[in-house]
Amino acid sequence: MTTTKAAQKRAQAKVEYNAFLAACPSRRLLDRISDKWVVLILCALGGDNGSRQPGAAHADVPKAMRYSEISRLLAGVSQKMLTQTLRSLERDGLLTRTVTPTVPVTVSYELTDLGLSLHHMTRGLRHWAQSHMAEVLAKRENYDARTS
Amino acid sequence: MTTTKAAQKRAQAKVEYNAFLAACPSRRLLDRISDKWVVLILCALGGDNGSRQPGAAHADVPKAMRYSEISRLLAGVSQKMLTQTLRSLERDGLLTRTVTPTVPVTVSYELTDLGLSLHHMTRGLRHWAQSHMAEVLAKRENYDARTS
DNA sequence: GGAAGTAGGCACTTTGAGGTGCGTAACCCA
DNA sequence: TGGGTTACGCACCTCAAAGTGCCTACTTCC
Repeated sequence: MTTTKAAQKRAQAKVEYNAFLAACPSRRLLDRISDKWVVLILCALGGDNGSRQPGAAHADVPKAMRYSEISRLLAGVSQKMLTQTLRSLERDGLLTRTVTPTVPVTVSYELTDLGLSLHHMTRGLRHWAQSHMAEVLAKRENYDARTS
Repeated sequence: MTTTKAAQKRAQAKVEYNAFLAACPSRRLLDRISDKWVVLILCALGGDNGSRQPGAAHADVPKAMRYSEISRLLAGVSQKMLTQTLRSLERDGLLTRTVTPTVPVTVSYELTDLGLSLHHMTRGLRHWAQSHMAEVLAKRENYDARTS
């Protein structure tokens, strides 16, 4: 036996690295926004809705929305996931939830400054996607065709 | 029955929206980089390695790396996931894989221009994380404390 | 009087991302 | 002679994220 088995050393490096990852802010942000609906909700509340008029410059005015409004805009989301995602975003201080006790209670959600800043950051991401994603997909098909 | 049941309309809107999502470039990009290891590999090959010397300005020189180098740098990754992730990145034209038939074959990976551009984009993401993630985590704990 | 809306809660189930472990085939070194 | 390295392939397993379906009270509209 040498001083330490090489396999043991690797195992130790592994747990250390994993601990590092768990605390890394970038990693936590990625875990946050990689959620299927988070970015979509951010876009909805931030004003980047799905209207894809090419000529229209995005006014991009953030607005408060009600639960059912978001639900209709993001037609694919289940009620459960919408509630869950909104709660987690509120928990992280990215949006505010205000209940107004009308006859049937209405709840409206609005981005905080923090949420707005995150929304602005995701714009760079969307820009990259719109300008480069087509190339990526083309290369992917090319690759699949070559490897027959 | 009215002309169309409202429930049916909602169901249709749902499948349409889901189809839209499947084709949306931003969504596909997010699916791509939300992979646990993609961004880490990008950082490794892009030169943003884990060395966290605060004073040292990141030289950020992209370099080719061998399979085992990456494996050691990202100590937590399993061999399977590393291979799988590298292959998918090659497939998308984000990096190149070159085999040199030495005695035991050595394989080296290098970012393409496309991959490099994606890596640069992720930098904005990391910047946001480093400047705002602490605030998010603080609000989260605050929220958890309030709801006792 | 039945359908629709409002804002969810609760329980069950499925899916797949990711991990684990084993094997290769050739070489090197103590 | 036995462990280490190189770059994976393959099969199995697990667990949590996400989806589905059903429920609430109360109200308003046609």
